[in-house]
Amino acid sequence: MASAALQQKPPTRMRAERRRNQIVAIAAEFFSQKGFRGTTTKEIADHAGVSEAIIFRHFATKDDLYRAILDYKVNQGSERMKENLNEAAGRKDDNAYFGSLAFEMLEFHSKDRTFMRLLLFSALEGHDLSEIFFNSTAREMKNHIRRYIKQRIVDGAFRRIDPGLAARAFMGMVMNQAQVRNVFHDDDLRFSNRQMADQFVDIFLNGIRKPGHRGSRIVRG
Amino acid sequence: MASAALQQKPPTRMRAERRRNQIVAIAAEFFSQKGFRGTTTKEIADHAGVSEAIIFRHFATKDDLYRAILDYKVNQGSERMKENLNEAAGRKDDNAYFGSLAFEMLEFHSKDRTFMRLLLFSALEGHDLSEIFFNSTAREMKNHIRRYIKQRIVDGAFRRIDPGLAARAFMGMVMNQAQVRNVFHDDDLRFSNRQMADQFVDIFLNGIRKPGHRGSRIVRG
DNA sequence: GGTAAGTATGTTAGTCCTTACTAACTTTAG
DNA sequence: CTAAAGTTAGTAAGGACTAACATACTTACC
Repeated sequence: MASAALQQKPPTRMRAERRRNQIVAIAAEFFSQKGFRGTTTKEIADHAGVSEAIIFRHFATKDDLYRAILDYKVNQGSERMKENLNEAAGRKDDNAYFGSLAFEMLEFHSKDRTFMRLLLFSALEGHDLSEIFFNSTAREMKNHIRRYIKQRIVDGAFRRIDPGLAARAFMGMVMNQAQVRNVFHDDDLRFSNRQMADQFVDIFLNGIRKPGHRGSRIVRG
Repeated sequence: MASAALQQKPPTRMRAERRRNQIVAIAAEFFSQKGFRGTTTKEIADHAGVSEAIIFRHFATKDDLYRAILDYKVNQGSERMKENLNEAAGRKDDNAYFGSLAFEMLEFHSKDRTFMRLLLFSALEGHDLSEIFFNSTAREMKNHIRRYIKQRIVDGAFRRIDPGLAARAFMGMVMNQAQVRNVFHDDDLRFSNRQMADQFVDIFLNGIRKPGHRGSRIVRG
């Protein structure tokens, strides 16, 4: 939320698309910090170095602007997730699978501090898009993990725990860590994302592996 | 948010304390559902079956009312937590310790659906009391667990993982589950709180126990 | 290449509505 | 009959959104 935009003295005239993107970026920052209701169109306009009316040339209503942001974030989030899942599923062993998932999730939320806040705000404030937001990120990932675990139980590598609950447990460790950092500002700087991911995976895999199966195995051939 | 209060036709005249409590209860419901900014003093008054001015006889400002609620919740939350911790610490083995913690946390958030939402809203909206709220519940509990784990590592019962990260992992499993239920409405009705608690503890303890130490042990004598 | 027309981008100054909060008055209960 | 509990009818501020006007940029035409 740097006030850099305010400084630009000659009120730079922008092409529509560029201005639109600028507004979305600034608004995303505000909405993530103060929520939909807590953000005024005026402050968005001020920080964009532009009059309020301009916002309503690009977006019919404040809600439209909010939708545009959530929509963008949903796509961004689910794309990243698919990449991670594909990458992870191609890994040769359980450690790599869970490790890369955990690490990428932590990294993502380290880099984009707005994501989790927008997700939470939209859910708490009960916006229509909130469900899509949640489904396209957390829930899909959980389901992927659940299927992976299910398969590994069939393989005889994991114990007979409930795959759904185990997946939730794993997601919980990682997402809670990200949330505590981005929402409650309770950051523990002693550990890197890599170290935390490794630690979580270590606990989790030891927790669900069969006693005999200490090593890592390939899933599905 | 039943509209029962609206029905009461003869506008019952209440003693100050009773009215105050009623207002707090109704307001807590609204603030937890729609946040501070999303809730109007008018709707609180309507649901209390009373005029708006009455609210301002009991609370100087809307923020005062909010504070009263958070304050109440902080006490409620930290008391419950202490009970749980004392109860759990008195248990004879690791399973009972972690099991009763997980179960009580899940139960608490099942019974009081407003708690987690108020906690999250206040954190997201950046209210002053949010930090106290967080410290007096989640953080203190995490620290207690961390110390417990530390001791058990000294005892030789747990592996040499980082106690802080392990505690966070455990809290994450449980809190995330509660959150997903109360905020994202992604409830899995197939499992009772007891079953979920047991499953989480099972995974967690197997994840951190030393291979040799399968059984449960007493901590500190 | 210069310039006028036309269009895209921007501003000003509002409107109308909601909302926290108040003052002045009324009713009930002990 | 007085104090506590309640009501009515506001005020002032703030916020989403708009109409009407102003200015820069692009294009067409000679």
